[in-house]
Amino acid sequence: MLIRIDYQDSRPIYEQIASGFEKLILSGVIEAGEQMPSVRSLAVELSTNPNTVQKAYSQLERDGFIYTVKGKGNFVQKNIELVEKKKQEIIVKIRKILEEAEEIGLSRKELLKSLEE
Amino acid sequence: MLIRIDYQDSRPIYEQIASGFEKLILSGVIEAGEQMPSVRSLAVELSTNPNTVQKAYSQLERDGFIYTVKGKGNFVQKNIELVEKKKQEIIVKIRKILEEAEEIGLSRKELLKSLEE
Amino acid sequence: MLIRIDYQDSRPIYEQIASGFEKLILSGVIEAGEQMPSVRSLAVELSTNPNTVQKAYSQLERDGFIYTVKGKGNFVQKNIELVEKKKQEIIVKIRKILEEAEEIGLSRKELLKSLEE
Amino acid sequence: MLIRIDYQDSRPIYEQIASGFEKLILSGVIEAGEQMPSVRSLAVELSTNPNTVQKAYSQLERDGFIYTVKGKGNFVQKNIELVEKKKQEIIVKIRKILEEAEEIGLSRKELLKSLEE
DNA sequence: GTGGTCTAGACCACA
DNA sequence: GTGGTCTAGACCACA
Repeated sequence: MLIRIDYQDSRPIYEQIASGFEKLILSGVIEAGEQMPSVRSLAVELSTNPNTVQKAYSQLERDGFIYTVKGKGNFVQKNIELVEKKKQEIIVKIRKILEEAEEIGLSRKELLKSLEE
Repeated sequence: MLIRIDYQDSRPIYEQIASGFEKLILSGVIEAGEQMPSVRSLAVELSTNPNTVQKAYSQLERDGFIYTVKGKGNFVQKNIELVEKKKQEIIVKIRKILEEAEEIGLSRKELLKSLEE
Repeated sequence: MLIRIDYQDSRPIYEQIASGFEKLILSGVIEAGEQMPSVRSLAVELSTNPNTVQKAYSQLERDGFIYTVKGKGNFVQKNIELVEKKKQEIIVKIRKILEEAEEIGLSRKELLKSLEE
Repeated sequence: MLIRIDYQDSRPIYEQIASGFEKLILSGVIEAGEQMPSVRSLAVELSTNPNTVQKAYSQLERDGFIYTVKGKGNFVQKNIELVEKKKQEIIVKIRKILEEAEEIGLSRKELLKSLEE
C-alpha cells in the first residue's frame, strides 16, 4: 500500500491521494510507463469513494504526471522535466513567502540564514 | 481603504480580511492601541456581511492581534512578540517545504542557493 | 484612584467596577458608612460612561454592599456578614468545579492535594 | 439525546453544545474515533440553527477535541492528553479563586478545609 | 450526505 | 454606537 490517507490531515482526501502519487513519481518509486492502480481497485484499497480517486487522477493528469488510455487504464508519464518543473514551483512558493515576510519587516537574508542552521 | 477583497482569491473572505489586518498590524501600519474599524462600518466599506467581518475579527482576537472591549469596539493589541512569533511560523513553513523537496531528491542546499539569487 | 479598568480584561467595564469595589469593601479598605464617589465624578475619573458606573452601583446595591440615600449619595453598608456570605459563595463555586471534575473522572481528593502544594 | 440546551442558562447555545460534548468526550461516553452527529442532524435534534452547531464544532476542533474530514464528517480526536490538560485548567481556575479569596482576608487553608467536608 | 462560507436581518448586552 | 449571538436559507466543495 503505497498511498496512505491521514484522516487527521485537513486536506481533502483526493488532494492527499494526488500529492502522494506526485511524490512517488517524482522520487522514482513509480517509474515512467508503469500502470497506475485502477480507479476502482484503489478506491477499495483505500476504503474511499471511486469519485474521490477519479478526482485525484484527473488532477494528476492535468498536471502532467499521468495519462489515460481509454479502456486500458492510467499510466505514468515519461517526463524527465517533471522534477525540474516541480523545483521551479517550490522556488516560486518560497519566494512568495519571503516577499510576504519582507512586507512585515523581516529581512530575507536573516530568514535564509535561520534556514541554513 | 486599507483592506481589499479579491474575489478571484480562493481563500474565504473572512480569511482575507484577517490576514490583511495581520499584515497591517505586523508591519506597523496600524499601531498598537489603535481602534479597529467597527464591524458594521467595515462590512459596509467592503460590501460584505457583518457576520463575515465578525468572523475575521474573532480569528484575529484568538490569534492575539486584537482585543475586544464590550460596547466600545476592537483594539490593536500591543504585543511586541507578535513579529517574532510570525517569524518562527514562517521558518517552520519553509522548513516543511524544504523537507518535502528533499523527499523527491531536491537538495536543500541547491534550493537555498537558487533563493539567494 | 482605587479602581482601575483593564481594557484587555474580557469582562464588561461595569462588572470590573463592581467587583473592584466589592474587594475594597470586603477587605476593609473602604469602611462601613463611608460615602462612595458620586456616579458622575467616578465616570469622569475612569473616563467612562455614567450609565456604566450607575450599572455597577446598582449591582453593588442589589448584592448588599452599598445603599442609596436619595439626594445624598451612595454609602457602604455596615454588614459584618458580607465576608461570611462571600466565603460561602466561594465554597459553592469551587464545589461546583470539583463536581464537574468528578464527572470527567478526576478525583476530588487528588485535585485538592494538588492545590495544597 | 446526549446534549440538552438550557434556555435559562446564560451561556450562549453554541457554548453549551461545545462544553456538553467536551464532557462526553473527556468522560469517555463518546469514544475516540467515533463519528459526531452531523451538523444538520444535530441542529434538527436540538431545534437550533446549523450555523450554531457549526460554531460549537469549530470551537471543539480548535480545542483539539474533534477533527473534520471534508465530505465525511466530524470525528472524536484520540488524545489521551486531553484529560491531563483539562485537569491543569481546573487547578489554575481554582488557584485563581483562592488567590482572590486571600485578597479579602480569607485564608486558603481554611477554605480548603471547608471543601474536604 | 457532509462540512464550510456567506447573506440578510433580528435581538440583546454594554458604553 | 459597538460587539455577540442567532435564525432561515442559499451555494459550494468533497465523498
